[in-house]
Amino acid sequence: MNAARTTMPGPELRPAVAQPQTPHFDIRTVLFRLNDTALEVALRSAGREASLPASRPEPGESLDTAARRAVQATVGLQEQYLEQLYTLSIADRDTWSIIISYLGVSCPATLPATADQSVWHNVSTLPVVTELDQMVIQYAVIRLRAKIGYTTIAFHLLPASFTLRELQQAYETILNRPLDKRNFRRRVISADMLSSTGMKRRDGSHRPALLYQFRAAHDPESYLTPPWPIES
Amino acid sequence: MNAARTTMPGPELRPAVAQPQTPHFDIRTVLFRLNDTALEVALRSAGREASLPASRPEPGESLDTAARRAVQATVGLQEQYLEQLYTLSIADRDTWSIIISYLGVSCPATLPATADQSVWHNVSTLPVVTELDQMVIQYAVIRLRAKIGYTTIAFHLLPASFTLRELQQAYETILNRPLDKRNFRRRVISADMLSSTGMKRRDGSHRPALLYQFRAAHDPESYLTPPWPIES
DNA sequence: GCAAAAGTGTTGTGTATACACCCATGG
DNA sequence: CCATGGGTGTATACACAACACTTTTGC
Repeated sequence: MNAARTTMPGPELRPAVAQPQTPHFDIRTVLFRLNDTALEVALRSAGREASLPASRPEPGESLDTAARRAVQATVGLQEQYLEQLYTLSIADRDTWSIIISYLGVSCPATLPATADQSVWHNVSTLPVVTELDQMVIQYAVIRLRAKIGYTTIAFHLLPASFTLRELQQAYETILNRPLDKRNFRRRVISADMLSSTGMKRRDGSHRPALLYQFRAAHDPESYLTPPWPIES
Repeated sequence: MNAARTTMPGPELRPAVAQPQTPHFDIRTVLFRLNDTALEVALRSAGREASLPASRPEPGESLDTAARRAVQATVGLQEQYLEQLYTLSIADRDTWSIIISYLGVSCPATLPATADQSVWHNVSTLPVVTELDQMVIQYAVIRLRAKIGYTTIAFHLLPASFTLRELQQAYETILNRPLDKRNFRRRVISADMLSSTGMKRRDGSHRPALLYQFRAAHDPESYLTPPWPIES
């Protein structure tokens, strides 16, 4: 803040280009969607390697906004949920990059159906990406799995109204594990985040399912559950 | 990655200095210590406003290393635990900064006793700092409180060996709430993170306390506890 | 022997899990 | 009437919270 730069190059020296004094930086977003029972990530395919949607913030632009731009440029939509993940600095012989990574979540129902579908890749069968992108994606999956347990991220993967089975399938897909139907329903209902729309959906030769919607009101977002009671 | 810069200034135009095209990068660390029953933060006092220990990453330097430098320059020690918090972009008329914030934790016993003690400030009676530093500190406190519940951060605030009472006091200070002695002891012992040193400390006219040490082996660090069983 | 902190168990209550059957509909 | 998925309740285990007395030492 008040520290004068004491390590300036001598008067006639110009900074060496091969040793950059200022890093390249960019924002990369891991954008997820659910497609049937697959968890998919959006990747731009350019050349032989695919890459995460990336953007460089404009001067003064907020990081969140820049992350949103990256998403829009790749899949042409407003994502439903966005969260900063981690910032890391990567250097080799002659490049120096600072990467700010984001996790995003979107719902296929809100996507323009005309958009290119080839950007979406099942997380378990990803194309070749850089080692860095690979790390970021893995971290995003871990974070998504953890956060689905104590936040409402899952709702942003689903359309405005949905059946309890659809919600459960979303959880099962992300956790990659089956969940007990009765316990799951008890949990989400007693969590008081759903309201019934009263409507039903009939889609086959069986009993129609009630449609629910997410009660946005008290979205706890980054709520953490410490092992002590919340109030004294 | 493969995007050519398309918005360059015209041939004879030099970039305006007042509208920076590239941000300053600045790392700020919220470093905590426990002093008796107070939770303290390290701040540099320069002029009328105090400020968080900050540093600018050197070319190619990792962000963690730069954060450590900031700590060392302020309190002259290696902190015990360091964790990235959040990255944010701040712009006004003619500056553009990207701030990468860190949370650090240290133990007074490992501090050089000769070092300036005036950098330490009780978190509940902080001097005037910038609004940004204020935000970062508040966020760090929230994160520290949450993480103490499911990680081993607390051990890094204590010397190598300590009594159960000291450990409990550390928790109570950070959570700002009394905890039940028997429940606390049961919890930390069954968590299997302590080993008894067999030694006792006598420090008054009362029964001496057993000294414990932290079993570093399985430090779960960023372990999150989802409400589902860990293995299928 | 007394002051001061160390140490120790039990009980109730709530929450998570495991588990099996009836219901409504379409064909 | 049958196939298909929608919907419901209970018994058990575990984890957390509340709570009070005995032990060891210094003076």
